[in-house]
Amino acid sequence: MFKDQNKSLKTGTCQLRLKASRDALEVIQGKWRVPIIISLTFGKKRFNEIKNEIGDISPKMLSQELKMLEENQIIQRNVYDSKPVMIEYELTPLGRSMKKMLEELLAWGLHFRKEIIKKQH
Amino acid sequence: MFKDQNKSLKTGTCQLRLKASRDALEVIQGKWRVPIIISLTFGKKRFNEIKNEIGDISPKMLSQELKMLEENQIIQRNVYDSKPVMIEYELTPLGRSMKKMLEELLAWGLHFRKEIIKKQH
DNA sequence: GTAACCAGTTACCTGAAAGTAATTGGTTAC
DNA sequence: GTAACCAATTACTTTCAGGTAACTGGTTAC
Repeated sequence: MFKDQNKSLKTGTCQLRLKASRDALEVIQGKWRVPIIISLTFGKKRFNEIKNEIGDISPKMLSQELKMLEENQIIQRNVYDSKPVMIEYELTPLGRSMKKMLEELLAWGLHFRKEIIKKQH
Repeated sequence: MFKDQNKSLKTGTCQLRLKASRDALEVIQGKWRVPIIISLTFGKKRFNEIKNEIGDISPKMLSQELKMLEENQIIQRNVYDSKPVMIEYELTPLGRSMKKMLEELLAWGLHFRKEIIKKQH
């Protein structure tokens, strides 16, 4: 990446890059998507389990974001025909494939915080 | 990362993770931040150079986002006292430290697109 | 002297994201 | 039979990101 120093953002390869980064951003952006995904990396979870873990998310937002993540095939909604009916959410292989990206995001976030705080003294 | 399967999001380490990922997201989210940063990974650029490379960004948005990135010490604004006065933007070391994260973002974005398209056939 | 380039700023507007609060329909424990 | 849990949904409101368009003050080329 970033090897073609002399090519502008308008070249084909670079447009592809921008598109790819926008695709990724679209999935992880917003206030709740990453927390939900991180929550599910710790295993299958039920609606209220996710809700309680994240803490300050409303059922409306959780429902909305779970739907979006399901549509994008990041998570899977499993309905078990027990009584009472139980619903579990889990990451799909595509969802699990986000691990490395999220690790880097997290690592840079930590680095960023450290640097910003350092420079404020 | 993600090794403490039995710990909830409310544990200290996990709260730290959520915080870090939110810090990182805050810097890269929005429509223009990543394009601007990617543009500057190709070298120092002037206001209108960035604008023309990205293409569809308005001067208002570019100005706003450059300011935000400067405040967060991702980029540096250099004023050269030539005539006419020249202004150049460049990545700081902190900005350059985003490279790996952006690479992963991009890589996953490509993977995502491939998977989604594959499953639609 | 006027047209164009540079690096922006200002005011106004719109649509999407997110929050709040109440409600739903089913189940189970007491 | 009523209180509580589960998995949401609905209606309403607020907030904010982003877009549009016009303008600014300085410089330079012709």
